[in-house]
Amino acid sequence: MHHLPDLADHPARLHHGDLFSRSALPRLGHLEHRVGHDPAAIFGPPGLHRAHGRPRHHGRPLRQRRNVEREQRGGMGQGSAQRDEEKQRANFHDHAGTIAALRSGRKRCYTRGAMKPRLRFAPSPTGYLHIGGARTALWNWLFARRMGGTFVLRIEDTDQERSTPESLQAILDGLKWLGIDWDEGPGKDGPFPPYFQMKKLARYHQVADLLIAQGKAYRDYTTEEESTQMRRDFAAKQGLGEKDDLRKAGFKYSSPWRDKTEKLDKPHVVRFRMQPKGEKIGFEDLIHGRLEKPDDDLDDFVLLRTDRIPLYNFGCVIDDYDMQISHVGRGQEHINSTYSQIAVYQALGWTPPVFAHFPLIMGSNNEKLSKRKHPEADVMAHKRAGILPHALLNFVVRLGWSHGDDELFTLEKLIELFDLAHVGKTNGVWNPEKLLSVNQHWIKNGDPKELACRLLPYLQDAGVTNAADDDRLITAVKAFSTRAKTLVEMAQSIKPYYAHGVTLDAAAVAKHLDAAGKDMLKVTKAKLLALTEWQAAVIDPIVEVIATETGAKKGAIAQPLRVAVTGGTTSPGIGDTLALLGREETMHRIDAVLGS
RNA sequence: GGCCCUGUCGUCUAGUGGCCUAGGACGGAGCCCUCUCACGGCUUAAACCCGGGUUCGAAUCCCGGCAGGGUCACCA
Repeated sequence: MHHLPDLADHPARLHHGDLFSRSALPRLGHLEHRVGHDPAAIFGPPGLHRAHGRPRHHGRPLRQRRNVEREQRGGMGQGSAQRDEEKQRANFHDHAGTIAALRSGRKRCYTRGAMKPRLRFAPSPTGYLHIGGARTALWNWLFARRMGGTFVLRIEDTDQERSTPESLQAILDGLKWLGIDWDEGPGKDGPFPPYFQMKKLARYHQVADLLIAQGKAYRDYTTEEESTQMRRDFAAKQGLGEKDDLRKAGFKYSSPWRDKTEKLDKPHVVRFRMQPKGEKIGFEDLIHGRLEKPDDDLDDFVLLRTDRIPLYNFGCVIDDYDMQISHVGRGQEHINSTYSQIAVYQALGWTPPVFAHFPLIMGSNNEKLSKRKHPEADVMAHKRAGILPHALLNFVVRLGWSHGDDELFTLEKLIELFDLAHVGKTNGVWNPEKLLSVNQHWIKNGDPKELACRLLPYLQDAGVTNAADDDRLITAVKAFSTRAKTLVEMAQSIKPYYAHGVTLDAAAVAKHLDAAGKDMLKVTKAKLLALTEWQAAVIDPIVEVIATETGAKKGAIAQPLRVAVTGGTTSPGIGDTLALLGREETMHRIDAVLGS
C-alpha cells in the first residue's frame, strides 16, 4: 500500500475537513440537508450541463428527430417527471448537434461566447507515461488549445495496490518533457479541486449514498467466499472445471442483496442497481457516431469497494461532472465501460459529456501496445534513445489523425490544425522506422543552437567531458544534422572529434594509406600548413587545387586525409571535418600517420 | 463464448457517389548528384477483405460472410 503525497508545489488547499465547504465544492453545501430528495433540487435541473451553461444551438434535423421521438411516445405534456426526461433527452441529443457542427468544421459553438470546452487527461499513477496515454493527452491538449478551452490533469490514484509516488512523478516528468502543460491539476490550482481522486473520497460516498437512497444502488454484503461459491456452483451445474472461463459459459453475477435495503454493520461493496428496460443504452461518439448496446447487457457493477474507495466507472463520472468536463477523449478500450457510465449519468440526472473514443496504438504483433510486451511503450525510453520530444509528438499525432497529405508539423501548426473530425477509427501499428525518419527531419530542420543544448547530456553519457554549448558544438551539430537519426547517434559521431588522437581502422588504412596514399597525404599536408585561415571554406578548395595540379582524382586526395584524421572512410565533407577538428589536432593526427 | 468496435499498398494514411488508370509518407528496388558517408532530386514495385445488393455510376451507401482488435475485476 502506498500513499500518494502532495507534489511539493501542489497547493493542496483542500483537506478532508473542508471538503464540504462551499468554496471547495459548491453543490455539496446543500447536499447535506437534502439527501433522499429529488436530485434535481440538489444538482440543478437535469439535462442542463453546467459546462455549457445554456441549451445548445438547436439544429433543424435534430428538432425533427426529437419530434419523431415525441410522437412515438404519444405526444407530450404528461407531467413534470416526463418533461424532465424530455428535456434531458433533448439536451442529450444536442450533443449530436455539436458533433455535426464539429464534423462539418463549424467550430463556432465553442469559440463564441462562454462555451469553451474543458478537456482532461486522467492517468493512473501505476507506471511510466505510456505512449498511448501520451497521445491521448496530446490530442486532448491540442483540442483544448485550439478551441481556447481548458486542459485539466486529474490523477486517478484509487488503485491503492499499484499507485506509487514514483509513477506520479514519472508521468509528470513525461508530460513535461513532451511539453504538454495543464491549466488545472497537480501544482496548478483550479476552480474544481481536488485533482487527486483519493482526496475526495467523501464526495464519492455522498453520491453513492444518494443513489442508495433512491434505490439506484445497493449495499452488497456478499463475501468473497460466498461469491466464489456462487461461481463454483455455476461451474458445477454447467459441468465446467476450475480452469474453464465462466464468462464464456455465460456466468452473470447476481447479488442476493440487490432488492434489499437494510443497512447492516458489515463490510460491503456498493453496487449500481441496473434497471434494464429492454432498450438500447448508448451515446453519440465524436469519432464513431452513435454507439449503443442493449441495456440488459450491463450488470450491477461495483461503485465503491469494501474499503469505500470508488472504482473507475464511478469516480470518473463524478469527477468529469464536478470538473465540468465537456469532452472526454480516451482510448477505444473504454467504449464498453462508457455504457455503464452513461447509466450512472442517467441515474443521477446528469448530462454526460461528449465522448470521443480514439483508436488504439498496436505493437508490431498487432496487440494493444502494452508496458510489459513493448518497451517502446515507455515515452521516456524514446528520450533515452535520442528522440526529440517534438519528433515523438509529431509522429504520434499522425498515428490515427491526418491532415490531408501533410506529415510534418510544428507545434504551432498542430494547435492551428488539429481537429477531432479527422481522427480515424482504425487502430494503428507502431512504426519505429517512421519515427526515426520524423526524428531525423527535425534534427535536420531544427535550430542548431537548441539541438546543441539538447545534445550535451548525450555527449556526457557517451563519455565526452570536454564539450560545451559553444560555437564549436554548433558547427559539429550542423555537420552531423543530416547524418544522424537520433541524438544518441549524433553524440557517438561527434565523440571522436573531441578526443586527442584517433584509432585507425585497419581496413581503411590498407585501402587508402598505402605508399601512394601517404605520398598524397604529404602533399596535402604541405598545402594545409600554408593556410592562414582554418575554415571549411578555405580547406575544401585545396582538394580541388591538388586535383588540377597533379591530375589525381579527388577521392585519391581526400580519402587518405579522411582516414588519417578520422580513422575511417566516412565523415562529413573534408573541409567541415578538418575545421571541426581544429588545425592543431588535424596536424597531430596527420603526423601520427606519417610517423614524423 | 456474449457484447462492442474496425477492415485502402508491409506500415501510417488521403479519399465523405463520378475528379481514382486510387494520391502522399516511411520502408524496399533503381538512377542522378558526389572527395567518403549522409542530405537532396528523380524513377519504380506495392492496397480498396470476400460476396451480394442500391445506383447510369461504389473504395465511398445497404446487407451477409470472413478477418482483426477491444471488453466482460472489489484495475484504470
